[in-house]
Amino acid sequence: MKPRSRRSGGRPTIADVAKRAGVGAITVSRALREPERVSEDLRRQIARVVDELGYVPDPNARALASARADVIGVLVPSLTNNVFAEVVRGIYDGLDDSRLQIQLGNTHYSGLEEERLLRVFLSQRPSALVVSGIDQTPAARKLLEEAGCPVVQIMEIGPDPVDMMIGFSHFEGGRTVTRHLVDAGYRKIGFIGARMDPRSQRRLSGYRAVMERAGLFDPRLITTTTTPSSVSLGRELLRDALAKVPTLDAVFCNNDDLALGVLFECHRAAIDVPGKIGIAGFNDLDMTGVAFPSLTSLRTHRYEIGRRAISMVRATIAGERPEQPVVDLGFELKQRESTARTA
Amino acid sequence: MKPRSRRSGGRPTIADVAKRAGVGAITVSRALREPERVSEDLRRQIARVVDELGYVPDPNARALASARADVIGVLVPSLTNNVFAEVVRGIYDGLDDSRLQIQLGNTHYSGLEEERLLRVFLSQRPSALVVSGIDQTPAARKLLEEAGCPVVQIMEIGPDPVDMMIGFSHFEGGRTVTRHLVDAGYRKIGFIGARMDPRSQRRLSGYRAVMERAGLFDPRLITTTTTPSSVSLGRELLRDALAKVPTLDAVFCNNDDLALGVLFECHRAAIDVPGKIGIAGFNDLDMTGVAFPSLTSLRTHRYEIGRRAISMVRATIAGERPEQPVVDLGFELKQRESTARTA
DNA sequence: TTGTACGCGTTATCAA
DNA sequence: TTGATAACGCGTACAA
Repeated sequence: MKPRSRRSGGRPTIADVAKRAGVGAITVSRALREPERVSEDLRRQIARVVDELGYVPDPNARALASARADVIGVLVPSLTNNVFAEVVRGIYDGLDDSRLQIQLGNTHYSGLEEERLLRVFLSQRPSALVVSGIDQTPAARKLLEEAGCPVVQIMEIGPDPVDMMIGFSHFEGGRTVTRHLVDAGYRKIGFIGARMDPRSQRRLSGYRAVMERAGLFDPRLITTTTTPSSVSLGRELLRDALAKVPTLDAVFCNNDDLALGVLFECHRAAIDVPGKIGIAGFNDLDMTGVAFPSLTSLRTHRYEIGRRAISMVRATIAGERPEQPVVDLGFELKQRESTARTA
Repeated sequence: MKPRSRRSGGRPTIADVAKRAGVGAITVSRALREPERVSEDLRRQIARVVDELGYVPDPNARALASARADVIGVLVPSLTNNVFAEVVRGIYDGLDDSRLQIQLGNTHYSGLEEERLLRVFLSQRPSALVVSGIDQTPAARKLLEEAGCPVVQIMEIGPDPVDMMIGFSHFEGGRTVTRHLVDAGYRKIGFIGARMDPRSQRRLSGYRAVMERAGLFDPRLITTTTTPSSVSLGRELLRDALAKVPTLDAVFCNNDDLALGVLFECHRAAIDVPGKIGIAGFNDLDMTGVAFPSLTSLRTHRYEIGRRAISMVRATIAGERPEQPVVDLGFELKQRESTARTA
């Protein structure tokens, strides 16, 4: 028996399958990728040999020969932020059994890091690219435009997509929450924000728009930091906010982690919620509706965003480009006890 | 000018660099991978041309030629569980600038899915494999043993490593928390558990061991479900537990999500914590120490586990195999208000 | 320290 | 519908 080739470690190759099945290698290749282009007979024959030999195609050889890797590059700003963790879960679940692989990158909320990772990912000739947000650096934007593959910007929508987009308007989200607080009768409504990435900024803009229109705006009501968000930070920011404006009667928290921290601080300081202070969060995590009192929040559809981003990519790859390249998945205000002021 | 080759899309290849630099292709290859083996002069010369041309090596061609991809396959049971999200973050952070890439797989807590993904990953000849836990299926275990690359089992330690291991003993963790509750004077100590994956089971075993030894064990004190863990589930499980044992005076929660749900339910039902019921969690998430009252929990070092798993892999690849193939990172009991009974 | 010849496993191209 | 041939871009083996 001929010794196995030097490097393959004894793994059967497509040539082994072809020989044993008495066909050409290319026919095996086709039987695996486009079965409908191979006759019924050969297809069965080949399938049998593949099973017998335990043949598994080498994705690297495939990528080299076809100049296209079955890989979707995905760039997110954080892996631990529950919001993006759910996006990523949606992305993975959207793969089903599609032979596509995910190449995940963590940009740590840095545009430059995003740009760097984009270059790394691009070197593999990915089948598609998924990036978070719409604030790419000019260089990154150029890379995306010239990527030669479908691109989806997720989590936000905006006027100028590179290719496709799926998300929602954070500005409108900010407006919706703030309007709710105003309608609930709150007047000294503070804004508490951490990290202050572009999406947080736009939520703040929505807050500001509503407050100004209602004649309630006061810059001292805004308490933000670039520190990453956390529950404990929520506590501190509430204390800061109260120090500046002791008459504060509500807070719109940039996200639910902060909101939870604010709630705990209120418990600790024996501040009545929602009587003395109303609390609203953003994203509506699992815990938010369970808290006591339950927290008002804005439900966003991040799992769905991940899933549908992959659907759009797969459709595009299959040649069925979605008629709607920009999808607004919206959000849903969840009014709960934390802003239910008794009149 | 000669037309660009058919498929490469105009990207410069190693041959282009070699020609322009007036050297052989292999010298360029070496200059990039093992600079110390190329003379100072050529190295600089080549670096300049690489910059000029914007040459980026093709990882697929590299993997095909070397029969080894610069990829570490990582299998975790969940992407959204904060504990694993932090492990994954540690893994990514452990990469630094090492040219290694992560191939991430979500097993959804299924041994069969783990086995399937292992086969997929193996087809790429990864440089290393990282898997969660020590309960692989026999077939998966065999695949790992014959993988021909470093393997790290993370999150747990046990007697029979495939190769390397880093984590801690969940049994000991369960014992430590339970012993603390006993020492704090609680007697009717319930166990609340969700998902009940192997690690949860071992925590339960630790609980049981201590309770039996203290003569306090009663099967009715155990309330578990295979439903995935969540804050809301914590509420329900506490209600179930109290329905079974109204005299319950403490609960050891399988994880902090459940503990938070239990805390909220106590607030809602006006049950004094820690006076009437003591609460202890597991993992010590950020929120746990901030809650009101702050929750006792067991701090586990999952970020560190991820980071050091990659360190071990990198050391092994570099030929410096860690002298200690099994690393117990332990844990740390965080006693807080929720179990601080006033005597 | 550098280079030559060849092979890695697959798919694109073109012809039958 | 099928196949022969030539890439794909790089690293290994070996020689100089």
